[in-house]
Amino acid sequence: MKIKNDNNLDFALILAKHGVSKTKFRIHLLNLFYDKESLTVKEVMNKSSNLINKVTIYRALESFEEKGLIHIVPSSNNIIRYSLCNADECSASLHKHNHGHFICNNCNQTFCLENYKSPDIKLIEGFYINSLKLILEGYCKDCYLN
Amino acid sequence: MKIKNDNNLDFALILAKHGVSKTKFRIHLLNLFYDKESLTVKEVMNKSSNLINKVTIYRALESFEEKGLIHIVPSSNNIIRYSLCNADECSASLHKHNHGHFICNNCNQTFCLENYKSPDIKLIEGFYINSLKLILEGYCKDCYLN
DNA sequence: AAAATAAACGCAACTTAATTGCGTTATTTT
DNA sequence: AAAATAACGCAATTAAGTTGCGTTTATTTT
Repeated sequence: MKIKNDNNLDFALILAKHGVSKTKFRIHLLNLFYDKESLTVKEVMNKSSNLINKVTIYRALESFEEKGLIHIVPSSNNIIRYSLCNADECSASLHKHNHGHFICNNCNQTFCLENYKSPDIKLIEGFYINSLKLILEGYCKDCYLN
Repeated sequence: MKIKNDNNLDFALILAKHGVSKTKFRIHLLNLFYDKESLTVKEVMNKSSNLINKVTIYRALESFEEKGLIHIVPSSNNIIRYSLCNADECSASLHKHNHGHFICNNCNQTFCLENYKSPDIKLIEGFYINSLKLILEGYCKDCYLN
């Protein structure tokens, strides 16, 4: 479960720690990620002032990712979805997400399964490994019940 | 490893069983899936006559998916990638993929990693699990060296 | 604190994957 | 073999994501 925090000062601090400029929008954006498991550009758009440009959203997400704040999570509907990084797992230089991801085939939300790790495969002869993913698909509680 | 079958009659039969019209292109398309772990529209295009329209490819894939022949597999580059379903008609060697899959980000070939199994997760509270995949991405030997 | 530097922003135009409508052709059903 | 149904090709469109550039805002330096 995510930690909810209404105090903007804390978010500004997190941004500063990661070397991300603390603009009004980027504080707001980080706030959104603390409220929701994963977000797409469209979902961010719907939760932001309609004065904010979509390019700004794309660039902010790109910056957050480069600075190790968020990471791309697998999705099945070919729309890029981001999720908060685990503070001790990730750094600007290296994203390390060895936890599983659950994709709901109905609402398309992606959930990080922190307790389910993918096997720790370091090296396979003949392959240069960039990423390793444990992906589960099905229905989340809300979609399964309804 | 996929079983290669040059006899069109068998593919026509599989199509018929799934209620898919057996046109020349659709037989060819099914053929492609028996040769390759996963395919994108672009890859299908490159392996088909250039007389075939891209809309035909999109619609054939859509139809195959609706009829339970293929399914969308997660990809990292937000381009839809399909893979054969675990159908009853097919041999045991072809399916039951509890082993990992390696996707080369350069040549897009996929490799079965028979020796690397995905963890045996049966149940997670709050989720109804349909499928579980262990996906590795990076570069295969040929693409890494060149 | 002001000036200099760097990063973020908005706009418009662009690229590319994927979709839709419609008339035509091929396949399936009877 | 005719009627019904599904696939096909073409052209136009939608939508996600990207790029260039001039302007504004934030950060760093003096």
